[in-house]
Amino acid sequence: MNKFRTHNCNELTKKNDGQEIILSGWINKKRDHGNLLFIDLRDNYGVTQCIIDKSNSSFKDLEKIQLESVIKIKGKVVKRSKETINNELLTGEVEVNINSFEILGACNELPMPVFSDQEYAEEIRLKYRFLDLRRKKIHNNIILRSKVISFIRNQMIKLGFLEFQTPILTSSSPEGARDFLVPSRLNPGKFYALPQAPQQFKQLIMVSGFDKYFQIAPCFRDEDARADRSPGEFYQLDLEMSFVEQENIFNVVEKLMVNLFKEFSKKELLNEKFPRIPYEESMLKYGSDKPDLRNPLLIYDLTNIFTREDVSFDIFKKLVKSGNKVRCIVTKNTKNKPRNFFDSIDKWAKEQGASGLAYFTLEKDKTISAKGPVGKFFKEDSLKEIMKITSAEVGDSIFFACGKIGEVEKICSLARTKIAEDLDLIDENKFAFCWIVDYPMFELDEVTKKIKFSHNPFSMPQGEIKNIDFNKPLNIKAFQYDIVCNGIELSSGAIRNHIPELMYKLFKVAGYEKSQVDEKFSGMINALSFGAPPHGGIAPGIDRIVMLLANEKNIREVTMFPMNQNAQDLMMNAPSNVDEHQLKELGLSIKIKK
RNA sequence: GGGGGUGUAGCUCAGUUGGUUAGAGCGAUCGCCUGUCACGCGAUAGGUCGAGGGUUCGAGUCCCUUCACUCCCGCCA
Repeated sequence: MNKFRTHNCNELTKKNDGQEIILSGWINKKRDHGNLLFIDLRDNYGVTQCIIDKSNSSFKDLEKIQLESVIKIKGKVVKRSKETINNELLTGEVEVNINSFEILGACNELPMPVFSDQEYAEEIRLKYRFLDLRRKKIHNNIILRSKVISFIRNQMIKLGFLEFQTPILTSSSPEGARDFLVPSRLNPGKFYALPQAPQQFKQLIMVSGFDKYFQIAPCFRDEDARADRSPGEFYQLDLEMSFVEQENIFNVVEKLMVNLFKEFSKKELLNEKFPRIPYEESMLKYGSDKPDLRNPLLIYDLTNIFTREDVSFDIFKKLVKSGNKVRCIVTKNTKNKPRNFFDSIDKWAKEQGASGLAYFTLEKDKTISAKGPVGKFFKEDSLKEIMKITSAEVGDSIFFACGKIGEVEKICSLARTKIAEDLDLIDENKFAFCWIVDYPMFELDEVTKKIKFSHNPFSMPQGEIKNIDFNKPLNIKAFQYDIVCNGIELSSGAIRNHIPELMYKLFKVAGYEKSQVDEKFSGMINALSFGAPPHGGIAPGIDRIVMLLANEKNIREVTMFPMNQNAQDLMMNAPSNVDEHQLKELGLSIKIKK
């Protein structure tokens, strides 16, 4: 028999009536009636109401005991009278009459309440994370995370994948995020890097002939945090498959996501076969490569309208002449919205750094006209053309943005979200997945004006190798894809380039000589020249998946021991100073810029 | 690196146009209370108003500087 408990705090029902039992747990709440004391005893599983009155010699001691102390009680289960049953608790039909108790772990005065639905400042929550994690909501989030991971693991194994660990101490890579560096004692002056992802290793696993690999992999990137991005470290469901095309990977991941989201959420899936949206189309229609498909609003290009004779909106016409684009968003049946609705959106756009959003509403008397500050610049025929392009109808309103293509995409994307929120168009009870496909292999770096890899340098370019025009690198598309849910990017993936000659050519475009590629990616490039299978994969972010399933907006709500925005662990005091002798042993000295 | 928000009791917050001794709820301590489940009632303690400087007869409130937390941009192949 266990000396601490015969039952947990969520087990006792009227079936246990009359039994002598032992419970251990935290004091969740006390209700002291002077001569009668109720104690809600809590553990991981639930809460049981325990009761003691002044005739018991332990009464005075229990009255004084701090909340959140850990105690063990011995007592007898009794049925509650009908009017005192608590239907909120699974154990609410019974209570435990305390005979004796023992303090197992005393509790000091609490820096923050545990039993409360109140929101608290992150700082105090992170410093006392062990207390925060006792609270119901986050406790359940962390349990959900555990269940999600074990579900994924089971599914992957069922699908024939093998789970492997890959090194945590590896080498720094020139592409991508900043690395976390670890100095090497045995090799003074040299550094390991923590992996940004097990990218090269998983490809090497394919070259080694293991066919299907997965791992719940820790990834480390020294970049700034966001609400949906932990500083420092996060987890991916890293997977890779040999002898596959893009669609084979989509099928595996779609099946996994559908099963997972059905298992752990009541929300409906908008599509069980996720739409495939080419990158260019996504940038046009949504202004973003991570569109929220719950949002019904679409973006249309109206640049050509502003070359017409019967449009006299000169500011936009001038901008269009010098190569700028005009994009618009149509809102259905908004003719009766107050002026304030439109102006507040225009004002908001200015706050976002745009030059504002022009707008008008389509009306019909005898002829079609546009009402609003810029309406007078559009003759009827031009309005008809706009209606044709955008499927807008009389009574609808149109918001315009004009600028360089990147700027106009960005503001339209933000406006699409903002307007949909204002009009309450987003169905919070749905999950809308999609694939974004056909990413460009290269892009122009705005600062250096040099060609660089737009995503992963190891991706396979599309088309026959002999037909690829390396002189027009910006036209080369890759078998590179993202999976997106509700506007959150869950993952990037790709069919990999397993042909060394092709790899050298692509790196050449991005400014790397053969010798540099050989040096920086020695493991990979070497391996690919000894019989590499065609392969590809993807790596959905575990934290973001759990965040969606838990209906949280912040990744720290599904992370057990997160760091704050400045990548500090307030509980463990990391990062911290180290002793001089540690530095000496590593051949390091500290120079801090002032 | 840049922009926004926040900072008042252990916790969550209020504090008007600059004006007497800075308040409330929860928590803590003490007392009363035998059916509560956010128990109830009464009392007490608890404050560098994030920090520094300035304006003023007078600053939680206005100005400047700075720090911390947070959200966003940059960044994240």
